[in-house]
Amino acid sequence: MAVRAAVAAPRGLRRLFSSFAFSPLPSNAANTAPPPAEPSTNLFVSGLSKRTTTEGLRDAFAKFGQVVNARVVTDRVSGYSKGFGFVRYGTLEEASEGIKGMDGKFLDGWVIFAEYARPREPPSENAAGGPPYGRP
DNA sequence: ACTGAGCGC
Repeated sequence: MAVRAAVAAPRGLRRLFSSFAFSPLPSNAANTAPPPAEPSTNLFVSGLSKRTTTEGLRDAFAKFGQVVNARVVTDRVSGYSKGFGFVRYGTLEEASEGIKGMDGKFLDGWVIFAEYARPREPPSENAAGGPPYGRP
């Protein structure tokens, strides 16, 4: 249950463990991979249930702000949910409230984790709207 | 088959 969710917890729980003031590395450990991303209107939500859909995700986050766009990532071939998704608010304030309101909360029986999403992979000139069919 | 770390077509 909660133990299983704690195992599935990504970097979101690292700030919780920071209460122990553990210092396994010198003070230069903040140069390799910063846990949180830059504040943006895009939210990365992990720990979702397999049964959680885009509507459920939007409805859950709509309580803390107007959700402009929401999407549960599903596998392209199988069509099943991958267990995480993205939520985009209109403003940074709503995004902050969405994180503080939904991070560590329950959704469909699973503890979810909300944080700022990283910028997606840059678009390619080839991928102009579809798969590269007939590319030499 | 969907099993549980993670970043979207």
